[in-house]
Amino acid sequence: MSQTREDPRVTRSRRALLEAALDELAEAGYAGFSMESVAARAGVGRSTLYRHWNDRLRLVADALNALNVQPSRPPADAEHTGVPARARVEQLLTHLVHALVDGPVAAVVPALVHAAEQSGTVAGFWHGYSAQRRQALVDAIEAGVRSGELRPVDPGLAAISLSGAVFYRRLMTPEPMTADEVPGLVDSVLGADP
Amino acid sequence: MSQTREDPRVTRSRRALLEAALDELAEAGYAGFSMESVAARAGVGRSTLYRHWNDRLRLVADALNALNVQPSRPPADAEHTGVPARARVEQLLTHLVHALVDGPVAAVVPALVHAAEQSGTVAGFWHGYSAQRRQALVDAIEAGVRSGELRPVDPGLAAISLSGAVFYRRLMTPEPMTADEVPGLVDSVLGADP
Amino acid sequence: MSQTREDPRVTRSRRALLEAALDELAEAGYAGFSMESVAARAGVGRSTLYRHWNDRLRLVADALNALNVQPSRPPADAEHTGVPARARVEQLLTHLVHALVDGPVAAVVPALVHAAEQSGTVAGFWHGYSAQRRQALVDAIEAGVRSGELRPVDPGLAAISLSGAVFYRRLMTPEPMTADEVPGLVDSVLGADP
Amino acid sequence: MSQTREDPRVTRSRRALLEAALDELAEAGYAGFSMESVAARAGVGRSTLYRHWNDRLRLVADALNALNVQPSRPPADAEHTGVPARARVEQLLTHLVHALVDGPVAAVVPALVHAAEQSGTVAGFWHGYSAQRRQALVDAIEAGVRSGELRPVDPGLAAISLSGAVFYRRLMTPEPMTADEVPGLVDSVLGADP
DNA sequence: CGCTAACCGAGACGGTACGTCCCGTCTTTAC
DNA sequence: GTAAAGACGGGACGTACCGTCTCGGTTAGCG
Repeated sequence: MSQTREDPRVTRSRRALLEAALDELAEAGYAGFSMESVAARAGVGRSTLYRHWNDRLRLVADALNALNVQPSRPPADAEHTGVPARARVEQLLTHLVHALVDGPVAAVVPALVHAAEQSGTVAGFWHGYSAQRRQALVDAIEAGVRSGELRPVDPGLAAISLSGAVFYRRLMTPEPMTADEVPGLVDSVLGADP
Repeated sequence: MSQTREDPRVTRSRRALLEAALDELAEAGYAGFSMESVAARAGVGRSTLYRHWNDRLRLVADALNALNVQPSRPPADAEHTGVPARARVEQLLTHLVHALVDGPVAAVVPALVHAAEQSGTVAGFWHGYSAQRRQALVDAIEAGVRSGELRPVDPGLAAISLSGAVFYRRLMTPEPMTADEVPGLVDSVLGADP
Repeated sequence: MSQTREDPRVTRSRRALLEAALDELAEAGYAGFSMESVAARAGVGRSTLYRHWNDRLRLVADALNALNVQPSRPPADAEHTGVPARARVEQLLTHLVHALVDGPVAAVVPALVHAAEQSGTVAGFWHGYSAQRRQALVDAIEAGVRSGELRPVDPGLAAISLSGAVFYRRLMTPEPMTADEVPGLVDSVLGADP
Repeated sequence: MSQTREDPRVTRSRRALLEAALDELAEAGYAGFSMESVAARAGVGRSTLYRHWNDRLRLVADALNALNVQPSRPPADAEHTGVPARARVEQLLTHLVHALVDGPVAAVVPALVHAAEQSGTVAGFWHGYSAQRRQALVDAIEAGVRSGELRPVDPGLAAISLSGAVFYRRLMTPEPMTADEVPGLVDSVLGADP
């Protein structure tokens, strides 16, 4: 079971570079993303950067995957505790609203949409990331429909409409959605609060 | 009142360059978009390109505005003719589905989403373009609600949910929506066909 | 007869770069010769340098050819004027001695010997340069032999022995030959002054 | 006075590296000589190489000195045995001709000429190497002159003229001298065979 | 219907970033 | 405990575009 431990210098450089890459991505976008300045940001030699990632795309992809570790971990058995489905849906959408405005991915979303079109790896990350969030929503809606709390909609379609609305506001309009608009949205798609 | 007519050479170059720019944008994306190859594509000297547009953003913006002329021109008084609201909604969404897959903008959408974040001009175009399509949808839904054909939803929210769903599938999942999925989507958001 | 004139900027850059290249070659040698610092020396952008010469070897070769214009132009009809063959030989060798110590090529000779081994173009220049100087010597010796002033040696072999001795001292010993050693050398190979 | 014997592993690495260095020098020249590939050639870690030689010049110098062991071994008392001076001279020059074409130094000569200009250590080796060969020639000529077999030339100048001719052909012309040209050369400088 | 002003292509210019290779130093791990 | 592996910062390589510029040559349209 003696797995070869990683050289601590490598660990250090890797971390610094991934963080720098995310910062750069957020500030400069995908076009405009410069290896040169990632290295500078990380306080690391340019050659060190290239030693770990041969090109832009691979670095971006890895940086994003690093991001993927924490977000939206399933709150486990939240559903069959007494939390009502509707509240859960609103909570998830509110979380999404913030993720697209405040969160670490926020600034990077437009770049991601673009990058995903160019790189399979980025696409993999991005579609996975979205699918994960969507699944939580689908589960909540499904539970609500099953329990009779919500009207009988297709959970998949409903989840896409709801998420889609939030993304639409972020990417296709000047003003993203705010948290207080969420209840109205949910009403509109899942039926009004009784 | 004799306005100086434009030199035909200028007109010619302009046209060729705008078309070339769109082609390039579609093939290479926004990152990867190269002034050099736009000029080459148009069979025009690089200096001619720079004479008309000082930098890439301005060129891209103009190219897109050129695109904006034709699409989704309002079919005038379609609504108060007998066309049922629901059919109209489906028609508009189907059109959007195609625009995001086949149309001239299709290949450029992810690039646009990104570019809009960087350039006010591109953002202006993109938000306007989206607003225009959305408005048609809002109008149709509003008419349907007013005539009692559709259940009483907020037309703005419904339009965003529907459009959002189509965009979501295009940008955040591996498979874009297809035309035959549209009716189901409309059912889900506006209530099933009676 | 209307030859297209060269852009004056090109002429200017070219000149500056060739000069800088020779300086650099003299100071840093062939290994150690850096495109980067040639450009800097010439006060010219790195890209301008690469626009004219795609790589080191081509630049070096051209710089040397530029050098080739002036040296050892035949003093025309020197020989059949009364100048004695022996004096002429001494004069040519003295000139060579200086060329290998003071002249513009001096500092570059060892680099050249090496570079000629790597690049056909450089070899072409270098062998040509040497042949030219040698030929003058051959002519002088031949004249001397024909006129009976010198003992009947093979002019080609004698020329190589004489030139070779000078080069040998420059490249294979710590001390190059000096002008005052020339007469002794000539005595040794062509026979003593009567 | 018990001198610490050298670690056999060290001895092994040293040998391998010196050989590899010579190979590399021959193949890649002095410019183009890469520590990286010397280590690879020797099947040894790069750090091992740098433990023994801090930089390329020192390595090159040592490699050459290693070479210096075998050549031009003094034929001891050859001279006062009956071997005629002229034959001895031809033999030494023929040996030189081969050394500059076939021998282990052959490929390295132009690199050496250049390197000697840059590094005192290399210069030391190179001048020494040349001096050694030259001395043998001087001795032979001296003996011939003393015995009356050769006409009374300055042995030093004659040796330089003869060696110089051979080097000249190797470094300054496209075709090096061949063994069968040696007698003619000797005739030319030392006087024809009686 | 000839002249002049504009527009044209070609491409040089100084820059910046790319991704590659090697340098010489250094830390870490493994034998 | 020392040798091999290889990470590190640095710097040059040659390439590709950027946006600015200078250059002659062509072409319009006015006078």
